[in-house]
Amino acid sequence: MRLVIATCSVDYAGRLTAHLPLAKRLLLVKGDGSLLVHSDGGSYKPLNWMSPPCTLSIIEPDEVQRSAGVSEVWKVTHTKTADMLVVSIHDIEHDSAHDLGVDPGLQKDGVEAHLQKLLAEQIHLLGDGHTLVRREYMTAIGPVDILARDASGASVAVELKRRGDIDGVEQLTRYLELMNRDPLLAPVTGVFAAQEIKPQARTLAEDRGIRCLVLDYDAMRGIDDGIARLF
Amino acid sequence: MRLVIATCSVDYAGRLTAHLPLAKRLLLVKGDGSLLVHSDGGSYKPLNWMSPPCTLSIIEPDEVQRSAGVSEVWKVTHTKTADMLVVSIHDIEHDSAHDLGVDPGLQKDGVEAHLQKLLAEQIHLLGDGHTLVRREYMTAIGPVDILARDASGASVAVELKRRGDIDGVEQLTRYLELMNRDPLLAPVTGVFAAQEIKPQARTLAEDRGIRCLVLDYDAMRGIDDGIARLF
DNA sequence: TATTAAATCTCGCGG
DNA sequence: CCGCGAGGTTTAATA
Repeated sequence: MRLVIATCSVDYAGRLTAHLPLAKRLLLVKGDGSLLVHSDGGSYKPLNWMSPPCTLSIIEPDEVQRSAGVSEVWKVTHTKTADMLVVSIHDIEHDSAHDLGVDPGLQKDGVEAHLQKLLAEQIHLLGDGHTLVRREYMTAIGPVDILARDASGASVAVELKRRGDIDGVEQLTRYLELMNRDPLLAPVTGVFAAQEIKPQARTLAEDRGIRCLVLDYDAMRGIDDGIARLF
Repeated sequence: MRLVIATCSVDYAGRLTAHLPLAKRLLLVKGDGSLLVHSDGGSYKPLNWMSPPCTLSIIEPDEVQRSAGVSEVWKVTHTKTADMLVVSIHDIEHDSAHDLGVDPGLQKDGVEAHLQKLLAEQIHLLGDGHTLVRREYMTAIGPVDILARDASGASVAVELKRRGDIDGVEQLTRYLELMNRDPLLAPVTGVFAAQEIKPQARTLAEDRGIRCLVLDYDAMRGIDDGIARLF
């Protein structure tokens, strides 16, 4: 990994064209030749970048560029798509290289998967007398998150989201339409369950006879893990 | 901006919990206190991070941590959400600080916006005799990308995508449903236009009487700008 | 290998 | 300020 702090301008051409005016920035060159251009603000997304696989070549500036103050030109081209990033470097303030080795990688504890597991265990949250049929119930157009039966034995299809949006309602609608054509399952009712349900999604869902259920993640998992575990 | 190359392990707890085992990594501290943890590979996304607004505090390790080789503990807490990132630092290989100033920011030439402008100018691509009514035609549930009229004067609603997927068809369907309730507009037909249309999206669209139109971006904009402009 | 859905999404625009 | 849509989305899972 190479770290360069330099005054530079940047041009990108590929799926869009973009330009960064002259300013001091961090240029981060990774071991695979990929490049990130970061400013001292914003979030984790670089101002501009080139993803691997790509190759970086350093070019001597031509006469016009040199007279404009350019000391080096970095050209990074994507191996497959011909996307290109050109960094015109004026002054270099810092330049260092470091050998990091291979990273063991991130271990993460998911969100929706965890919610699904918890709701399957606490299936009573759907209402009294509900029983679990199975998680990831397979249909021709994809898996329904949870299939259950209500107190009367009727099928209930549950679509789970962290944030309930319109497309989640559309997804559940397609499942319900399909499942209700199956005489062994019909009639199937729908439950749209999420930590947070957008008003428009709720309106659309209820308009289609789909019940909305807001889940309290913290209450479902208890307070014995998560942030608490760090202390 | 502060750049630190250090052997460290990282723990995050917030919207999920995650852990990074001990390894050498780049710690990038931005001026607003936000932190990025990068390895020497992957794409532009850090292994772990904390977005602003947040505060970083450096803590002395306790006895257990010290005996495990921890020399410093960085605790970064999000100001609003209580998300937390804890970096346990063992060895520091590099540490430097740089004043970058405020970045002038990225100037970009969009994709869908550009496509929309081009299609509005080349409205004949919809078919002979078509005329433009307007771009971003406002409805109660959002703007229709392009509203036009066909040779017979009937309304045509166009939904534009770079990649045509099922959700784009759903979006257009909602618009059509609404617009066809308006006697001043009805009957409104739909055109789903994209650089690339997924087979499932095409099937769904045609099943609903929506016409599909594949756009050749390069042909529409000509070959006189874009990458060519860089040389 | 292609497709699909999630993301600690991020980012920008409009109401 | 919030909601909505797009992204050079990226990324992971899965058929």
